[in-house]
Amino acid sequence: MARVQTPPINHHAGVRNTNRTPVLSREAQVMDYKNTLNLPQTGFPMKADLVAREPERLAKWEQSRLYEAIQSRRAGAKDVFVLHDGPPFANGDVHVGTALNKILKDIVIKSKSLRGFRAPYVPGWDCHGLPIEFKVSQEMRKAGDEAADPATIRKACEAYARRYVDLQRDQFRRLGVLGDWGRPYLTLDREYEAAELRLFADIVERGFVYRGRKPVYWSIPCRTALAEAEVEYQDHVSQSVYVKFPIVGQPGMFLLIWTTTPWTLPANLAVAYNSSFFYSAVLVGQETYLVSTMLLDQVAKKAGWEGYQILRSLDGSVLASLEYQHPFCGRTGRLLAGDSFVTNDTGTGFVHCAPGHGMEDYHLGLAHGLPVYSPVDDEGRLALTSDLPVAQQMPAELVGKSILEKHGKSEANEAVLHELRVRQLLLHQENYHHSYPHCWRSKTPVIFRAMDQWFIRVDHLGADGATFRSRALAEIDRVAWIPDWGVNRIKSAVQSRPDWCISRQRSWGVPIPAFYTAAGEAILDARVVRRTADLFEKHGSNIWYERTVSELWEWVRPADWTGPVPSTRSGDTLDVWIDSGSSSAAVIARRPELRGREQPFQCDMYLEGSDQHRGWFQSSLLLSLAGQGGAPYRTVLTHGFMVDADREKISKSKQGQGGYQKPQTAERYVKEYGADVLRLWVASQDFRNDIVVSEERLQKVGETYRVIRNALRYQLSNLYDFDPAKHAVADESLTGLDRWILGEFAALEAECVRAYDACEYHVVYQRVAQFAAVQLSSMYHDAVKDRLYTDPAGSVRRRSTQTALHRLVSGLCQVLSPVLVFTADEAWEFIPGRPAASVHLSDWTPRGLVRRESEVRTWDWLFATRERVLPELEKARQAKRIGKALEAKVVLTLPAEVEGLEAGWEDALRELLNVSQLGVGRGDAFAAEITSAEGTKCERCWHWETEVGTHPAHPTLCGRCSAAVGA
RNA sequence: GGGGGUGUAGCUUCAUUGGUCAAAGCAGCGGAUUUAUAUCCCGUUUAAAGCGCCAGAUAAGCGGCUGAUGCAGGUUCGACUCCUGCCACCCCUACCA
Repeated sequence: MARVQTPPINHHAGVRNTNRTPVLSREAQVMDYKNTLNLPQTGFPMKADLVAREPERLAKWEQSRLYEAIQSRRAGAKDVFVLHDGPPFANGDVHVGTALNKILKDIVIKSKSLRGFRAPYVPGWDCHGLPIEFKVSQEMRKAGDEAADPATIRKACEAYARRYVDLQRDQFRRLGVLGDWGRPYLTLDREYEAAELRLFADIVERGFVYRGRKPVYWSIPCRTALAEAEVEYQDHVSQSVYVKFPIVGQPGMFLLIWTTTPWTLPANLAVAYNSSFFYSAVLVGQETYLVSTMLLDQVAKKAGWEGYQILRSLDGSVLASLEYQHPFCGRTGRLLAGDSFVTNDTGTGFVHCAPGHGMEDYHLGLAHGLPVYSPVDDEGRLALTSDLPVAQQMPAELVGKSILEKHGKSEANEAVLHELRVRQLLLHQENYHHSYPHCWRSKTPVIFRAMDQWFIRVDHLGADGATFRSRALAEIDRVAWIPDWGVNRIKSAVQSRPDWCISRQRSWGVPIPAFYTAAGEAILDARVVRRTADLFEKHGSNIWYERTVSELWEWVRPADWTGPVPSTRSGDTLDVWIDSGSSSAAVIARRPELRGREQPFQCDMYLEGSDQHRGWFQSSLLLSLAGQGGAPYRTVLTHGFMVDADREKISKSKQGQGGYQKPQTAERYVKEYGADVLRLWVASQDFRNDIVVSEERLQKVGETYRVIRNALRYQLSNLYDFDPAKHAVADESLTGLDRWILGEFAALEAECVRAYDACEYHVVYQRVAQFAAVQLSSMYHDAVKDRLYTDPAGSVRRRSTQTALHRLVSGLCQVLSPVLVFTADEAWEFIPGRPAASVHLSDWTPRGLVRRESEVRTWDWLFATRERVLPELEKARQAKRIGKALEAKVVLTLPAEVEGLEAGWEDALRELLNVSQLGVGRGDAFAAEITSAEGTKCERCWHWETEVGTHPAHPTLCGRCSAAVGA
């Protein structure tokens, strides 16, 4: 066989420019024939120009109220999927990590919506808290306003928060995230605060809340207690000191203790030892020291003891009977067994205990009836308290010394060290490098300080006799954690957490509706809290600060109140983690479109970074379980953290030191690459692990974007004269090649459906990118050019391929639409006969295409054969025997394997090889011979044909083209 | 210090329950096309590499042997996969008093 049969020509097809004049010059005639080709045309630009064009589409969406349209289209949907937004903090520009989180949420929602779910999205913001108050206070101080009252500060904070809500809202929208941006939830809304207090009232009513005095993290510059989530660990250099504590009744004998916080020594009330260790009494010069035997060498080296003599060994029973004199305060202390925390690897084996300044110290003190003595005032200065007689407290020289470090020195530490030196009780002093908790806001080392605070009791006993902690652990098992190790993370967080300190000595937050009597007795009553909620809902929470105590009490006092009468109101606010943790009650339960089906406060999914296992995931769980009886989510999906090209965490400090050339904000990436490329980058990586952001990766993703965009453009450009209603070809009449690509696409769609359902977006990215590059660009699009361009416009073969292209481009736009929100919608608008105005309003129901087994076998063989022949063609090209493939004739020798192939495989193979002629012979082994094609090149289709020149009307055309042009 | 996670070409992502020769795409290199043209097509290198063959030598070629999924071992006929130890990075945690 020398030549593929041309398909039947449709003489009624719209062939343009058939009225040519025979006297035209040869060149003009070529041009003329070019006009008879069905060359691609489209308005879908090759150049994306995302940075400029995305905002236009955004404006269009907003004008047409696209989000609302999607929601109303899905209003009656049987399946509902609610993802509840974790509120970002309303401060600063949107960081690229925050953008990642929002984009992931948007992909989840769009993919659900595309598959027919009603998937609303109500974004939220966390508006209260220290960072804002800190900034606002700074600004006010700069403006000369030194002593603003709480109500004034709060108004300024609200304005500040709202300003950043607006700024961030614009930045989130720019990312292509659709949602109810006009009605977000803000934790500063009256309704929110009221709902939060009502939830709090339920928790109070159930007896979870108590007032206690214990050490909490305290930030000196911020003048407030901090939550665990508000401290961050940084390297720090502390003053490490070895101190001699004189033993009572044994002149010249000392205990050796070690501490890295000398300023806590005035608060020392005991010394802990480990009853399982051995201790030695060591004679050095004239003095005897008690020290852990295991640590003796270390201590001796540090202290520079030239020679020492071990006098005797001591054990716990001896130590328990000793008493020591406080080094510079007029009191004595005892030695207590603290086996759980006294270690044998650093220090002296004796631990200085200050129950007011350390958790373990506190517990030990509690067990032995020691006072929670914390001689530090709100300014972070050493101070006398009423816990001990003044005579037993620190010397006057120490009072008023500031603990806060400036340039690595702390007044209080210096003063304490001075007292020790004067008394010759300082054995050794050195710098100690370690990681130490710092205030997230002021970046200063936090101190542990005991004071009266409100707490939620985590081990509260329920009516069923189970502790709240154990109920929480059980509830965790009823939630799906993705990835599955998340369950361990939150369990260990809940298991090990201390009671929740919920009060903050700040103004910018929800006031704790507590009162105090003149005697200092606290009043916290569920009914009072509920009435306060009503009051706040009506008038806003500023009323708490604007009215007198008696006015407030008049409003909120229960009618049948018989308790004490308050004289002051609480000045504390609730921890911001109570704010955001209440969102299931304040948002999910209250917004009709989000309201859960089983329980009003339950939604389908929370999706945040893995750090939220200790943060929002936990606070939401505890509050919801305590107040509402269940977890607020069914599934918790977690993503990893953003790291830079060196796989190190993107940190603000690195930014400050010039570690990054550009700020790591979402805006900067959007301005350089466009939101769709940023979104494609988010989709490209397995977000459950660390996510690497770097210029290189963004650029790689940008290249993938271009491949995809161009595939769409090619498809659209060949549909300019296609109307699916009129021209679509039925599945069984499609050509084998078209059925092949639709079969491939069906497999792709099925895999993408699965991947979307499993939230494995990187699989979608990978598969779609490969499909566009391999099956489409390199195979299908290349092979069908000939039929699309040269067959008569209305021929069945061309319409068949257009039918396939139409289905491909429609399906691709839908597969891509959750990720490439702008581009998919832009391309969608060029699809003839599209079923919805926007791709985001369409239903993705993969149609698929099932192929016969023999058909599949035939095409597998065809592509395998293509793989075998292409290298031969390349060799011929290298040898300059042919140029392009159409100049070649291929003669194949094929073994018996061709038995059983479906009819017409020879034509199909010639088309796949894109050569002019194909000959086939039978033989024992496969062979491919490449020669120059016979005949002459047809001016129109570029095929080489022997019949060129035999058509009088078109001497330069082949038979197929003569017919197509219309003789 | 404790808990958790990750580690596969320069980059990204795959690889049934342990099973041939570790896959695909991108990037790189070389080439072609100009009827998708700031696109697309074809070929090809690279996963430490070493040894060997061919050759006067170089370039190139061959692929016979060993090796190769962070590193080092182990179990197994056979390991990316299971086990042990280590290293690096990330997250969480910790008052190292």
